[in-house]
Amino acid sequence: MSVQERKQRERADRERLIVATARELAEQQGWDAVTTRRLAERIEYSQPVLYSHFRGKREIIGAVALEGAAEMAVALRAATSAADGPRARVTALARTYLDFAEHNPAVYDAMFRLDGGLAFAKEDTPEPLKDAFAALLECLGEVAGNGVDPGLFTEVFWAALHGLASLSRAGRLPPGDAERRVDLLVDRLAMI
Amino acid sequence: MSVQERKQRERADRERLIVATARELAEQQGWDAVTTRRLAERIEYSQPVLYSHFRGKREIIGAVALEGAAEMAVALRAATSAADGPRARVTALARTYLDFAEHNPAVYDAMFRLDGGLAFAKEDTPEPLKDAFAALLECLGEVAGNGVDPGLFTEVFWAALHGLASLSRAGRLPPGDAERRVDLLVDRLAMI
DNA sequence: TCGATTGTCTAGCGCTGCTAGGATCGGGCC
DNA sequence: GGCCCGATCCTAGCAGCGCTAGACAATCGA
Repeated sequence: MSVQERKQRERADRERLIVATARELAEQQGWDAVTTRRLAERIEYSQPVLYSHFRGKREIIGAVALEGAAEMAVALRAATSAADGPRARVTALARTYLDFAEHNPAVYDAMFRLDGGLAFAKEDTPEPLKDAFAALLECLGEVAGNGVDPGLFTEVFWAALHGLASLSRAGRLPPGDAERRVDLLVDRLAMI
Repeated sequence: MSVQERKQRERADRERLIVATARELAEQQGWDAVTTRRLAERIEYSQPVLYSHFRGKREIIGAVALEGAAEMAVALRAATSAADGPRARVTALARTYLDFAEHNPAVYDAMFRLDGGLAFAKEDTPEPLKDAFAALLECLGEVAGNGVDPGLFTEVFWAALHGLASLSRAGRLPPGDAERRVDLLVDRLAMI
């Protein structure tokens, strides 16, 4: 028994190594540089080993996305629980979200720009994704306003944040006014 | 002289053919299916011909993006000029933007998701992109509210629309409530 | 009519994601 | 203890990718 357990543990370790290495490489040089050959070389195994853990590159991206979603949920909850009052909470949430996107661009890409083969807004959506949305909902639900469905409001607010994050990162928005854009967004959207 | 003119005209025609074919193929089968080989085959020339018109695939994507930006600007202006009153104009603008993204997904990808090698928010930004932003600004400037920079407001509103467009298209938002999300966004962001 | 220029194609380079099939290693049984 | 068999891993290779060098043909000016 213990031999099998050790092997399973080693396999799980290696899987984590693959995901962590893919993420690291993507943050360092972008997802285009994450090829199966380079990834295999970095983990010091041959390419086919990757395919014994994941169906393909897409699933590796998906794994990084899931990891990122879990981290983002933690960060969002930490930020909101440290703030006093609805307004401060929403502002902290927005800034944390955008900070996360800015400081983990490859992970954010894996979550939202690339195809990681993950199901969204469905029953079989993976738990970390649902939980990240829940973290948004917990904070934003209380400022949705009367007669507005909290879920719908969260979707809209999230979309606005995602728009700011992705347009900023792609250089589609002037870089200087990020703070002012966040303030405007919070002022207008949240009913405080 | 007339021979040279004919050749230039034919060259320009072929360039348009390349862009139109790339766009068509992308809309039919997605940008992944737009390979230089397939594209060359469809225009009935060999691959190197593509490179006599464009530096590479990226520039072809950029050309499609520019074409799309011009069309979007036209559509936005048509929609806003047909609506009466600020509120109706903003709603029409938002719906037209999202409709464009939904009905021309490949073009929208070329504009905002893929790298077409275009400069944004800079001096050397191509004219069609500036003009599409101007079309947004013309409508949104009048509902920015007191003391709010129209440009900044337009950026935020645009980001929200882009967020809704890209999250919807990627299946990240439940498909049924699109109208309600637009209404909520317009209600809250625009000062009417 | 000849040389130069322009235009186009064939063929191929180095890379990609992915996989078939052989070698090797280690646990379980006699 | 020694052998066998299954699990594990690697080498080698496939088809396709973006892109380009160099050969070839067509056309223009003299």
